[in-house]
Parts: sequence; C-alpha cells; structure tokens
Amino acid sequence: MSSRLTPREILKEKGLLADDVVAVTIGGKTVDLHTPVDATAEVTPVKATDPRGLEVIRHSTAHVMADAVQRLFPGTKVTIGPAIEDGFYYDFDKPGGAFTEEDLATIEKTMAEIVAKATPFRREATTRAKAIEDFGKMGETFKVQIIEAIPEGEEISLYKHGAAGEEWVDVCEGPHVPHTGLLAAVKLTSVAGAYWRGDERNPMLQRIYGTAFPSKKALDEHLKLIEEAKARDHRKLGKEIELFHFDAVAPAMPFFLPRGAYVYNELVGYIRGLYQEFGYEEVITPQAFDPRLFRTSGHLGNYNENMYRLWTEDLFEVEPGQKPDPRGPREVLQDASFALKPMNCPSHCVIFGSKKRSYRDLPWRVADFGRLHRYERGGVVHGLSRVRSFCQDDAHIFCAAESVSVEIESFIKLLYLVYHAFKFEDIGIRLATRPEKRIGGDDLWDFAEKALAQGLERAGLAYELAPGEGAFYGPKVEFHVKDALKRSWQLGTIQYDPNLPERFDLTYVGEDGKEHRPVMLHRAILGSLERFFSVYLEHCGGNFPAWIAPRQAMVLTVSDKSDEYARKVVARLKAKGLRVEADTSADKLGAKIRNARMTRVPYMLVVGPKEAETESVGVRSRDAGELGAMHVDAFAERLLGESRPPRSAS
RNA sequence: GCCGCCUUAGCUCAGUGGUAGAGCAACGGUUUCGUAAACCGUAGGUCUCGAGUUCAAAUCUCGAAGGCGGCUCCA
Repeated sequence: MSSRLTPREILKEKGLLADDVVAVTIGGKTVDLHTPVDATAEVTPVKATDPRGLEVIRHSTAHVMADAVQRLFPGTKVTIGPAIEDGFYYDFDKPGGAFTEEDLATIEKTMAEIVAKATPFRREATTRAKAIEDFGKMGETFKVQIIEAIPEGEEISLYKHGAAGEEWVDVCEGPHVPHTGLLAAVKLTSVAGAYWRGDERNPMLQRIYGTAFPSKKALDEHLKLIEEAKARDHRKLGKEIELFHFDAVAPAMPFFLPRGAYVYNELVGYIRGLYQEFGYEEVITPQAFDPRLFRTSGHLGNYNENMYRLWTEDLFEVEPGQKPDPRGPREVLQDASFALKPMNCPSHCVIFGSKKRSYRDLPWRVADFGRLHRYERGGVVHGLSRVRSFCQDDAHIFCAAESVSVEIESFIKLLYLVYHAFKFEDIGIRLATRPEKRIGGDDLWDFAEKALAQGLERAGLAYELAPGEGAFYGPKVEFHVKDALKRSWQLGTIQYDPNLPERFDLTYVGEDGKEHRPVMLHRAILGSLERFFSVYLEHCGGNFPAWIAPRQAMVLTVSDKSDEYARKVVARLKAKGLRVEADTSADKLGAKIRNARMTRVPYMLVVGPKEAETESVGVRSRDAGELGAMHVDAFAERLLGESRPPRSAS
C-alpha cells in the first residue's frame, strides 16, 4: 500500500504550490488541496481564477452562508447549495417565511465573521446509516432525504468548518477551499422562492443567491458588468427609444410603436425574402376556430390551459319552446366556444387536406406569419421574451418520410444563415424528447427522435439532450441564445410531428398510385418575432444596423438659417428611398446631437451655411464617429450600400 | 400558478400619519447658436384600484390588478 499525502504536499514537493491554488485535479476530477490522496497521484493545480477554482470558491461560500443562516435563524433547515454559472445559491426551509433584503446584509456580516476566523474545511468519510442517524438527530429532514437518495455503497463524505464546539457540517461531495479565510469577496444578490427538488407539487423553499470571487477587485468588476447588462435590458431600451409599450389593458401583449413596428416588419420582410429562395409558400389563415379543429389536433386536452376561448351570445340563447342547456356555463363553453389559435399547424393540415395531393407536390413548405395567442401563467411573462400574443416565422414542411433528413439539413443551413446575418454566434442546441403528456405510439416517437438526432449529426452540430421536454405531438430540436442578463431563450426550432398527419388523416398519392401518409415538420428560425426582437435588441444594444434601423439618418441644423437647406437634404435622401428626418428645433447643435444619439440613429448629418454652399453634409456616424464633410450624393451612396439586408442565400 | 419585493406627473425618482415635490420630456416665449444638455415661464397627479383603521392615509391593515427577481411551465 502506497503512502498518502495531501495534494498540497505533493505540489510543494514539485514546486507548484502557488498562493492562488485552491484545489487540484486528479484524473479530471477536482479534489481538495488538503485531503490526503495516494502519494503517487498525478495532481494538476487549480487556481482561484480558473473556472473550476471559482466553482470551488463559490460552493465553499455557499457552505459559509448556510452556516451563517443557521446561526441567525435557528430552526432553519438546509437543503442544497450548488455553485452556478455566476455564483451560487442555497435553498433553505425557514420557519416563518422568506428572508428579507435586510436579512441579506445581516447574513453577509455573519459570513464575514466566519471568514475572518479562517478555520479549515475538513473532509470526513462516513457511512450511510451513520449519516442518516446524525442528520436525523439534527432535524435536517431534507438532508436525510438527500442521503437516502445516494446509491448504496457509494462513499458519503461530510465537510466541516468552524472552531471546535461550533462546527458546521454538511453532506457534500466537495471539494472545498482549504479554509474559510479564502472567501473574502462575497456578495449576496437576491432572495427567491424555489420548489424542493424543482417540483411545483413540493413545498416551496427560500433560496438566497450570491456570488463570490477570489478578490474584491474581481467581484467589483462582475457587479459592474451586471449593471451594464441591465442597461441593455430590452424592456429598458424599448421604452427609451420608443419601440414598444405595455399596458395593463392587455397584459403581456405588446403594443409596437412606429419605430418598433418598422423593425418588426423588416424582420418579417427579411425572412419572406429567404422563403422565396428556399422554396416556401406563404398562406394566411383564420384567427379563431370551431373547437372541433383543436379536438382533432389534440390541442384541446393537451394544451387546454394555454388556450384562449371566445364566447358569443348565441351560445346561451334559448330558442322559444326549447329547454335551456342543462349543463353549466363551463361545460357549454368548453364544448362549443371558439378558440384563438395557439399554433398554426392545424390550419395547415386543413389546407393540406383540402385537395388531393400528389408526391410531385412534396415536399410542401407552407409558411404563416399568423398571430398566435397563448395564455401564459401570470408569473412567467417577461417583456417581449415571453408574451401572450405573438407571431412566429412559422412554417410546416409536409414531406415523405424518406426526405425528412434532407429537409432537416436544409433547414439547419437556412437557420444558421439567418443567425449569422444577425451576428449570433453563441447558439445552444437541445434535443427535447417525448414528454409524459403526449399523443401517439412509442414506435412513432422512436422513429421521430432518431430522425432529429440524425439530422443534427449530419449537420455536424453538438447538442444537449433534454429528456421529456418535447412537445406533446413530437420531439423537437431547440436553438437557444442568451439575453443581456444571461437568461437563455429558445428562438428557432424544428420538430418532427408524426401525429398530426395521422389525426387529420392526411394523405398523398405516391408514384405507385397508392395513398401514403406524409410526415410533418414544424419549424421556425427566429421563433417568435417578439422574442427574437428582444434578444436582438439586447444583442445590438439598440444600435440597429442601417438596413433595419427605423430612421437611418437625422439632419441637424446649426441654426434656423439652415432650415431651408435641411429640408432640401431630407427630400433628396428620401427620394433615394432613405429614411431621414430633420431636427429643426431651437436647440443648440450640441443638444441636437445628444438627442439624436439617444435615439441611436446610425447617422447624424450636421448642416449649416458652410454645407449649404457646397451641397454637403457634416457626417457623424453612431458607430464610427466623426467622418467629416461629404457631398449629399456621396453620403446617399454610402448609406444605400449599408441599406441592403445582410445577405441572401445565393 | 407559487415565494418575495415594487407601483407617486409621459420618463427617472424624492417624499415614515397633518392634505404632493425635483430633474428630464411637453407647451409658450427669449436666444440664431458649429459637434453629448442655452435661458425664462406655463401646464401636468383620485399618489395603480377597492375596502378598512384613524380627527386625519401617498404613508398603517386587508384584498385585487399590473410589474420586478426567482421557481415551475414554455416560442
């Protein structure tokens, strides 16, 4: 048996023990610096600033926070407290309700005391039975459940810190920093409710979020970045530059103001242009439907709680001589009231089934910018990112089963073309598989899930599996991007639906003269225009490129002596199809520039007597700064060049 | 929907039980001005809504609506 040393001792021997080493990795696993291991182990130092080092620091900080909380709020039970992307959290079961913002300051103070004592984090192995007994005695019922969930035979470790007699202990895999003194840059950021084990049927726990860094400086930098991110929040920008508006008369349903509507329409126009090239046809379909449609599609039953229903007076009218409907209003409404469409697919199935289809018509790619309504629960709506009324760049592809993979591949190509045009490079892909609540047999699901996975693999894209997160009618590939505050949102999607064609009994006549069942792909690139708008707005910080900017240039007069010339310039540029306005107010030039900048117009054109003489404009670019004087036509040329949509496929 | 917090002028925000304030925006006037805020004035509020406590409520209590941070759910 070889001897055991701490990784610290091993590093020291090799001269690798720097001050900022907080842990080591052995065979890819992060472990404590201070818990003995096999003396011959290959250890690699982990610095405090490494992602893994940060994780260790944050997880250790979560322990210290839990310690502080249990000191300050006796009777509070601990649950779990992991490190997360930008910090950590810990969930508590606290008698008497939630923590307040003031509590956070108190907790931080107590944490500082624990940190000041710089006591070591000690690892101890224990047995399942012993751990269950010990935590049971402490009344830590949630911890007992956690221990019970650890597979039989696996080693259970405890981590303790604190002075003798007032040690704080948690069941934990580790690793941790050597001692609490290393946790000097901590900030508790917010309180929130969270369900035990993430299930809304479970009791709600009290979560505290915080973050920790190796140094005060790094922490301050992080907090500053958060402040900057908040300044690009689309809800703030949308208000500032008057893009959209919300009102309590239509909760979570946006009002697009003139400038926002311009951008919105440009987005639609851009996608329409690509549809031409990629072989899509557009249709326009109704807004409200007889509920029979959604019974056929399965939406009523699987999507009930998200659907808006409409009632009309005649539902409750009673013909003379007839008995009133014995059912209550709820039953009558559920049975007969029309429904606002939450998706376009049933309409497209209706169109597909409206005439005899031939294999020569396939694949049929049918696009629809129809407005959709989905009732979203109160707590989930969020600016433009999650709304109750929206429109998707939606399309369905009806094709033969054997052409599915080609269609998927070509869709992914189109999707990446669009994302790159908007300069989105950081795209997360997930394959969401069959949910519990679903329609259709398992063999269909097997086939559908495999088809999507193959499509992704064929395109050479890495993806993450999201078991149980598919739509009720089929599995889906989701394309995610993050907003300014690092919240991830799904934009595009492609979904394989083996069920709807079945339910609508859709067929086409094959080459063999027999009837065949087509398959259906649901797909969107931008996803919902609303959500895409929000993400893109944050992505460009409100600085829309010239092709999509609602106003491309603003003519600023030095004084009202130049008003006449300003009007001429505006007319000349407008005649070339450019979107230009003039600021002829009594403000001084400095103020006009400031105002124009706040609207984030791409170009400011200063005009005074000098420019009038030479038919020029003093060009100031939002992105490139001062460009100097330029002939009006030369400027028009330049701006026209920037006014073309990013690309078209060729 | 659940937990917590918030809601005062178009916007951003002061105002801790004695009857409402600032800056910006708007409007009127003066200024004729050269690259990130000229000056003076005017108007604008059932303090989100509804109940209650109190001699008195923006302020305290309860309820509702909307919003914010999370959770759960989703494009």
